[in-house]
Amino acid sequence: MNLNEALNKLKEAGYKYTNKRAMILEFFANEGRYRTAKELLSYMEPHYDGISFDTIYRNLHLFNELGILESTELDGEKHYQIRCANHHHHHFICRKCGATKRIQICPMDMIDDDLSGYMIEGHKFEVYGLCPACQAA
Amino acid sequence: MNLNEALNKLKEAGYKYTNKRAMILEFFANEGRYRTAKELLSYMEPHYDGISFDTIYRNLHLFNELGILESTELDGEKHYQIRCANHHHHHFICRKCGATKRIQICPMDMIDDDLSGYMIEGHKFEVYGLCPACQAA
DNA sequence: AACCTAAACCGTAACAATTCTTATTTACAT
DNA sequence: ATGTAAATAAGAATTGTTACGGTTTAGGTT
Repeated sequence: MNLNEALNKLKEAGYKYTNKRAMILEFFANEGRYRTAKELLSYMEPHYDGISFDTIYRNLHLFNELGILESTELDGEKHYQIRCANHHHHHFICRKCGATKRIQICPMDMIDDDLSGYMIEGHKFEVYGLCPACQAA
Repeated sequence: MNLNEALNKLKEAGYKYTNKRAMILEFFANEGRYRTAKELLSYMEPHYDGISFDTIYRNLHLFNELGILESTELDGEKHYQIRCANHHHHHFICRKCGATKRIQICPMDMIDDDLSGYMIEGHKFEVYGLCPACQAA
């Protein structure tokens, strides 16, 4: 998903356009990997002096709900990245830099256990480790 | 893993036997599903008035390191359960009560993506939803 | 059985991430 | 231009967790 697609999604859902929201989405569109609320705040602060935590967290939650961002937890802290637009898939995630690499298979296609009676609402499959760049460093 | 196996594992690793540790392990052995530090604390308090947070968290970490407990995160809070003794597998986890049901397949066996150059250190596969009992309720 | 020592524990403070509250400002439909 | 609901700022509060200095205890050693 690129910046324009994200902004359209926001507009279609009936939310207001603000410069801060645009900059948040621009941040994630440019980064293309998992980042924390704190990192986003550091990016915003020079441009919007005195920007509030509230603005950061409120919008991260909103974008997550709207499916613009996706989230995971690395090292006890929530990380966000822009959601890939196309079909369902999973990721290898670098624990150091948050970079991701797509994994095509989905284990839900392969479960042969009997889960009848269990209401399945979601699943998570993530592979963790170090990307090539972080190994070199 | 049952209570005795857990206590043996503790002893073999050279840690002291204490009544509090025994009660912590007894709690998880009886529960058999994911519980929070807070729930453990509530269980302990009537028996050990004034028990410290430190004791709870220190031992949860210890047991986790020793492989006696395993952990996951539900709704922003760490949950622990006694680790199943036998071979590697994954779980369906009830988001409401923490009950688990084993899933036999492991997606790592099925990845056909090229991850050469990526150092794989771990993975997580969990299915979330409601168990039969919590749907009925 | 008293003793020793490191481990375990208590009480409490600190901490970091996140959420909440109230007043103010802003986007944008009218 | 104006009105109104949404968005934001400022900062306090909450939550889950970790840290610290002093005290107690388990378990080995006389």
